[in-house]
Formats: sequence, C-alpha cells, structure tokens
Amino acid sequence: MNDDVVWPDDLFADLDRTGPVPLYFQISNRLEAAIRDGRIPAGSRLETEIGIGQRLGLSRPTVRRAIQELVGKGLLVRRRGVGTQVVHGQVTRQVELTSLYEDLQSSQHEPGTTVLAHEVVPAPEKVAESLGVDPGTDVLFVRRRRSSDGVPVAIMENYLPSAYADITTDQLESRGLYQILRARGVTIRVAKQRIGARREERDEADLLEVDKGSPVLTMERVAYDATGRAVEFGQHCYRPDTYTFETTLIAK
Amino acid sequence: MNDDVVWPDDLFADLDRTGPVPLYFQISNRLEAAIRDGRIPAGSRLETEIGIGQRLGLSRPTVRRAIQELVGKGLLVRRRGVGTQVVHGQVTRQVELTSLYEDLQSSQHEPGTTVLAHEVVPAPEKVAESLGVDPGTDVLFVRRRRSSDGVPVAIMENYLPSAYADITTDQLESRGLYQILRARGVTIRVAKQRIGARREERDEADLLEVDKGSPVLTMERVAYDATGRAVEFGQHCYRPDTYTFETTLIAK
DNA sequence: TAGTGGTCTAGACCACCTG
DNA sequence: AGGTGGTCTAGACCACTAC
Repeated sequence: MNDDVVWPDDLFADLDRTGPVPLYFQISNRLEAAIRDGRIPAGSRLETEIGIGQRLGLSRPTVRRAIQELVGKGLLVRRRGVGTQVVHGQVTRQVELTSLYEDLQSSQHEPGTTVLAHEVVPAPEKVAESLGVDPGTDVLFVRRRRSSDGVPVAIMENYLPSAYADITTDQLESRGLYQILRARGVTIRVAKQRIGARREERDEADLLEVDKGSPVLTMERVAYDATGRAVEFGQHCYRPDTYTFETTLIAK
Repeated sequence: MNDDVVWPDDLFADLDRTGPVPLYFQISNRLEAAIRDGRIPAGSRLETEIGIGQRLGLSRPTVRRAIQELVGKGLLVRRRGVGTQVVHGQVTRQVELTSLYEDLQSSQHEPGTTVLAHEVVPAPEKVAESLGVDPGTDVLFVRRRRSSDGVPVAIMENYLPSAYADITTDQLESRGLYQILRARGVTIRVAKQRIGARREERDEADLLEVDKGSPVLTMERVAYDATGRAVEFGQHCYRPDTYTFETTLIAK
C-alpha cells in the first residue's frame, strides 16, 4: 500500500553534506517549510523513515531526528504501527523566548522607547530574592515606556545585577534589553513569568494614556542565563487593548 | 582531571532492562529526581556521556538521550568541549497543558464547579471559525463558575462540536473538561491561547464577587487533538487576586 | 502476517574548548 | 594535545497496528 505523499522532487535537492549545517536540520527545515506553505497538505501521510532515508541516502536515525523535530513543534503526529501524518488544519508557531521589543519588531510595527528612570538603587527585598542577591545590594533599575506606532503599549520596570550598570540610556532607547544583553555575550535561556491583571496605579494611567482606574495586564519575569544565574527581574504592565500574550502549548 | 560529581552509588541501581520502561527514561527520571532534591548539587559537572555509558553498560546514544531530555527541561546545560553542568540555583518546572481544574487540584485546594448554562446552540461566527465548522452549526455551549475553597476564581465559557453534546451536567460538576474528554479517548495535544485583561462585564462582577468595573484576567483558548482537529474553544475570565498564569519558557 | 515507529547498540569523524 | 559534546552510520530487536 502506498498512498503516501510524493513531495516535490526538488524538496531535498542540494543537501549540503559538507557545510556546518546538520543534515537533520536541513531536512526538518525544508519539511517544515513545505508543510507550512501547503506543498505537503494537512492530514497527508509521510513516507516511512526508512524509505526517506533510502531515497536521500541517509541513515534512519538522521531522518528520524529530523521528523522528531517537527513532532516537537506540533506539525507531525506519529503512531506506532501506522505512520507519520501531517496535523490537520492547524499549523501553529512555537512559543519563543523574546522580549517585547522583538515582538513588536517582528509584527512590523515601529517600536519606540522612552527611558523614564535609569539609576543604581539598593535592591528591594522582592528584587533581591528574585536575583539571588542580598537585600540592599546595588542593582541597576530601569523604567521604560514602550510604544508602537506612537501608541503606548507598556511600562516596563527592570532590575539587573550591578555588573550591568554601564548600560547606557542610548542603548536602552534604541534596542531591546535582551538584544543589549546578547551583545554582551549573555544569552537568556530560561524565564519564569507570571501574568495577571490589576487596576492601573500611580502614574500609569497618564503614561499609558488610559482612564484612571482602568485595568492593566501585568507580567513579572525572572530571566536566567545558560548556567541558571538570574540576569533580570522585570515588573511590566501593559495596556490591554494594545497587547495580549499569545502562547502555543504542546503536550509532552 | 576528574572533579566530576560521584553520585550516590544506588542512583542507577535496579535498572529494568526487560520491562516496558525505556532505559533512557529510567535514567533521566532518576537524574531529574537527584537534581531536584539536591543529591546532585546545582552547578556541579556531570560525568561524560561515554563515562556514564561505561559504568552502566549502556551505549552512548542511550545515555545521550537521557541527558538531552533534561537539557530540554532546562535542568542541564551542555557546552561542546566543556561538559555537562547542572543549572545554577533555579530549578524550574515544565509548562504543562492542563485545565484549570487540574491546576487547582494539584495545588491542594478544593475545586468547586457551578454549571450556569449547558445547552446546544448555533455557533457564533467567532466560535465557528475557531472550531472549523460553518457558522450556525449546532455546538455544545457550557458556562461554568469555578471556585477554590469557596472563593470564586473564574467564569468559563466553552464551545464544543455537537459530537460531545451528550456530556452531562453531572460530569461537568465533578470533573475537569479535559478529564471528561480524555475518558472519551480524546487527548488534547496542542492549545493556542491568548491572555489579556479587561473590565468586568454583564453579570461577571456578581458571579466573581468583585466590585462593578473591576479588572478581570481573560484567556481565550482553542484546543486541538492529536491529529490537529479543533476540540474546544473557550473564553474564560479570572478574578485576578485569586488566579495568575505562571509559565516557564525555555529557549531552543 | 507485513509494516510501522520505539528503542538500543557499537562504532566513527568532527568542531570546539581548555590546558 | 587531549577531551568534550554534536553529528552520523548501519545495523538490530521489539511492540503495536492494520489487513
């Protein structure tokens, strides 16, 4: 029985066997592209791991790893004894670890930043606990207002260890915090965040240009680098008509 | 050089080589437990893949897979040419795909449910689009109020394809929606959700026992089964002082 | 019974980091 | 220079599903 999809012949042409890009990655990338743009239709069945391997001259583990990659992204479903199938209909994007600035950039809006505060302060208790330092230790405090196409989106308060005290206001106004950190060789790998809601407080209504007593969406985040050291603690509040959190969850 | 951790001798005793539990899974499970309870301390370095394999009589790929499992969970960090290290300090739990009911159950509170509406209705346009059916098609509509230890937590409105119209009010009051679906052989695998905030509307203030005009946290969710077919569309609103969303993000 | 994916083995070569 | 993880190969056996 062979009602498998026969994908475009050139899908896997020009595999680069010598370059630095892993084969499984080249394959999963091309497969993903073909699924997303419909060249491999939703619901269709894929050829066998072994079959693919033979046609491409690859070992089964390599093909398997490429496929597994897409299973993890929720694009493929596998059942033992049955085969591999493209999910029906819904093709979802992955949850990614980005800053608001990058979110706005990628959504084709023009991000703007106003730095409202930028100073070294003694760490309040909650901040100290989150960053894993002693209360009262000097930390960098930054308060910014973010806008998109001129409309206020968020007020962001961040605390960083004093090792980052030399970050400049210029940098903060032209780039996202995570971009600045990455340029310093710090990669954020894990973030714990808590999303909630409350009434606007203090000067937030003015800054977000909403009525007094309006609801705001809140997010608290602690971000860690590759070795698990806390790099940033943030308390942000968003104007709910200009920003929502979208996530895609995939069960293990 | 060997400043590697020597973990408790019995950590990998009693590996079951014949049973149905994969070896890599047994290993990653025990490793995870040892890391979480501190038997393997934060920041310490692990033995080499090959070294572990030799001591346990396992091949490198098997050991590698077990380790990779924990890297994906954010508990281990690997660097080529260096080694594998337990993450410093912060040990995080995984994001999971659960319903509110299960969230409350696992947090040791007593969940309560009041079914406010339970009927078959023609699908509104937005619902039809989310579920992938024609507008006006019959769908099951359920509106519930959830509470925890007697305090209102959320109002949940769900729409399901009419195939699920035989779900009973009794079931809805005693179990979570996802538990009911699972008992029918439907496993939720992917969910897209959007989290936001707004003012309370209509009867929500009364039901949540908050002041008129109070902010509420909102969540919209479309859930899909293993083959990508939409199973459930939900619009929920939460009392922000009794519920927040907590997530852990791990960069690829 | 035939075919699928799930697991596992025992090697190999390479890029990268540390000394 | 030596050791690490990253990748890849070519097999093998098994559990499960469909026919």
